[in-house]
Amino acid sequence: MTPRACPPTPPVDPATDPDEELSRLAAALGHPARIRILRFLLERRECFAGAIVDHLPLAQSTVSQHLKVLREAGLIRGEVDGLHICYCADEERVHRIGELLQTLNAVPAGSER
Amino acid sequence: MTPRACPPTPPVDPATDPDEELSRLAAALGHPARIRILRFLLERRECFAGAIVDHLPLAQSTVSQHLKVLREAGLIRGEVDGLHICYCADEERVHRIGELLQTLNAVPAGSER
DNA sequence: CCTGTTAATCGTAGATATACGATAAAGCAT
DNA sequence: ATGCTTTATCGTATATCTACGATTAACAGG
Repeated sequence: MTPRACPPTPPVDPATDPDEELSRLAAALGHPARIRILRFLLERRECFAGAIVDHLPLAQSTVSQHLKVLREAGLIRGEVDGLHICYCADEERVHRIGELLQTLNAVPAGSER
Repeated sequence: MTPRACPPTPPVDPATDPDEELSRLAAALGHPARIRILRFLLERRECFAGAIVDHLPLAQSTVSQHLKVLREAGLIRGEVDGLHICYCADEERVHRIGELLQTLNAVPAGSER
């Protein structure tokens, strides 16, 4: 019904606490197929969804679902380009995972006994 | 039956490829309760399981399951100390996640067009 | 021995995730 | 318009996850 064509990445709800945000991002990485997709997109800086489907031993609909998970986590973005959709990884967002991870082992400097 | 008392961290199957390893670790972080447990353990350098249960709004059995997930991912270790079990985070393993993440955005130096 | 404490495990209910084929929607080409 | 291509979505089956209370096992103290 709604004429929607792959929305430009939801801003990932700024009102969530760091633990929520990290667990969401981590969950999106919690499947080998999605890691492979992300790696594929980061090696080629962009590419068509069809290329991803060819690259994985999964049905087109399954890959599309994995892409959706990554999209909703903000880790990839898709732009419509004629008949194809060009996906590219959001490197900043990938980097954000590392940042959040560091808040984990960061001992509050000087406050350890 | 088997007299097993919290094994000393399974070596995390060295035969898995990086994508598998990363997705496994990420999946273990893919729940806010587990992030909170990990953060808790990294702030106190060690602590009793009971303290974790008190710290979370979850039943003892639920927390125990989350601890199991973290243990099986190698992110925490538990040592029996009398009646208690002292859990501590494996910082090296947490660090490993960051390493694996970096293999993601590492462009194979010079091989990009 | 019996009792209380601590933490894992069992059993289970309900929710989410994963996979697939089928279908729908949208754009190009003829 | 008709047909072809591309990708998302639907419907569905199976599996895994999450949560809980109940139970079990192991230890400490009397």
